[in-house]
Order: sequence, then C-alpha cells, then structure tokens
Amino acid sequence: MQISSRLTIAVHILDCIDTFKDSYKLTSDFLAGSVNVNPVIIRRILQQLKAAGIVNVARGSGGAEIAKPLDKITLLDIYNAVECIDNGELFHFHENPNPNCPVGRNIHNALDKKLELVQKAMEEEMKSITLAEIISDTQKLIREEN
Amino acid sequence: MQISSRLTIAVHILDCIDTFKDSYKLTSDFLAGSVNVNPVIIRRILQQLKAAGIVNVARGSGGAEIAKPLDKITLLDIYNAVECIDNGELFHFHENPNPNCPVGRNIHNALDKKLELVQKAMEEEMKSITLAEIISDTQKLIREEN
DNA sequence: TTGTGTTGTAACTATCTTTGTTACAATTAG
DNA sequence: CTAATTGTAACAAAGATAGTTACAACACAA
Repeated sequence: MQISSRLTIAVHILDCIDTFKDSYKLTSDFLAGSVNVNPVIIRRILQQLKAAGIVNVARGSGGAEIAKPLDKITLLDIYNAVECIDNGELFHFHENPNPNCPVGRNIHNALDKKLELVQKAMEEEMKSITLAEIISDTQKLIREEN
Repeated sequence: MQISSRLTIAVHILDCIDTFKDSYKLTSDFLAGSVNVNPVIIRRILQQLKAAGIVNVARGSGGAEIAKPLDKITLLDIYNAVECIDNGELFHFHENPNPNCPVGRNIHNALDKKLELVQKAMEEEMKSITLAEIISDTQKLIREEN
C-alpha cells in the first residue's frame, strides 16, 4: 500500500502559497487549479495543516498563509499532519497470533523493535528535509525553464 | 495508510517454519493455526515468498521450507515479496498537477528526489535486518519464558 | 490404482480508505 | 445587504485488504 497523495498535495499547496503569496489571494479554488483537484480536497488538507499549526486559513474573507518559517517546517511535520496513522504506527501487525504457540505469543515482541527501527529511519530522513529546501528547489527549476 | 499485515504475517510464517522444521510438517493449516488466520491467506503469502525464492512449497505432499540461509534473507526481501508497491514507489504522487502553473509543472521534479531519499532510508534500514536476527530474538524470548 | 491429504487458485463478500462530488450553513469584507 | 469564501456533512465510486468456500491438480502411501 502506498502512502496517500495527501502528502504530495499538501507540499504542493504549501509551495504554491509561498510562491504566489504576493501575487494572488490563495483561495481553495486557486490552489485547486494548480493541484488539479476539487477545491474541497484542498480545504480538507488545509484544515489538517491548520490543526498542525502549519498554516492559517481566513474564513469568510478567504486565503491561506504559512504560519511558520519555511525552514522550521519539515516533511515529517507535513506527513504527520495529513497522514492518518493508526497509533502512529506505520506497520499493521496482524491482530491475533495464537498465544498457545511459542512463536505466536512472542513474535510481536521480537518484531516490533525491528519495525520501530525502520519507521524511525524513515521519520528521521523526513525530519531532515525542510519545506524551505523543497520550495527553493522548485523555484530553481522554474528559473531554469527560461 | 499503514503497510499491510502481509509483512508481519510473512515474518511470522518464516519464523514458524524455522522453529518447527524438525517437529512438525509445515502445512498451511499448521501455520494458519499459529498466525490465526484462514489457511488460504497463508497459501497466498507462501506463493509470494516462493516467487521471490525465499521458500519452497511442496505441492501435493505438503509442507514448506525456507530456501536460503536465514542471514541471507532481509526484511526488505520479505517486504518486496509480499507488498504490492506500485512501480516500487512508496509515495503516491497526485496525478495531474496543472502544467500551466509554474509550481504545478515543477513540483514533481522537485519533490521526487526528496521522496526517494526517504524511501531509500527506509529500505536501507530494512536491508540491515535479517530473518536470522528476528528468529534468534524470538527464540531468546521463548527461552526467557521459562 | 485408489484414497487421503495438501496445494494452487478462482470466485465471491465485507469492510475500509482514498478520492471525488454536491450542497449548504457560517463567516467576513466591502 | 451582497458576494465570496470557508468548514463540513453527506454521499458515491474505486481500489485494497482480509476473509471465506469450493474445487481441480498433485503427490504419496497403502
């Protein structure tokens, strides 16, 4: 199973907000135009980012802005904001190993530690990547188009 | 979205095969008893492990065995065997960013590199964990029960 | 060679998540 | 007040997971 596109959409949204903050009002409609999805999808993700303190959204008047310095927002922050991870666990352990089997009643303990290492490795890498980097890379690519 | 329980079930199966290889015939029924799922689930996962060269399954006579040394089988091998990853990509990128928007037409390039780093970090960690380790940890836990 | 146990696999179902959609009350600015 | 916009409910479609029954193909032993 893949990690949902909410993560890439969220990054896209944030990239747009920063890039166009001086030229356009950043409404869900405007952002939906760039991402190419229904505005409600954008609003839902903006709500998740807002709950995580990453953006502010102006109800009524409209428009979104980024609430923190770009280099203080990591890919992990965005991931945690939009991905609904069950107890924060990346791996889904099968529910009822047989407690009457020696392996069945110990596999959870033995394997959990390893799975935590894997999840940790992934999260550490995500933590090392900032929104500032991503946006700066995007803008470099835009400049190189000309 | 979580990674499916096929991974933990597969490890459980392999752990059982090694632990009980001298005492029992390792049929899908026997394994289903320890994992506590329907035997067909076991057979399906055994087929995936077989396709990856990790186990041999005896049609007709029945029983499964591990096809390689335990320290030559990594968690990544098992993960790749049972997890159906679309083009091998962990992250699902939203399909149609607007090519008429500067951000829309460059976000893919800018973000893909970062996502690859994250996936790589996860896979490297998985590659460093062997089935030998996991089984040895399980058997240590079993011994400590007494 | 016949019977028994087992695998390989198809077919179907239920449930969950994602993604997309319409609709509309609540809110804000002009 | 009006117009634009957000926040959110309600629903539907599509896809994946997980579970089940059923059965042909197969291997071995008596």
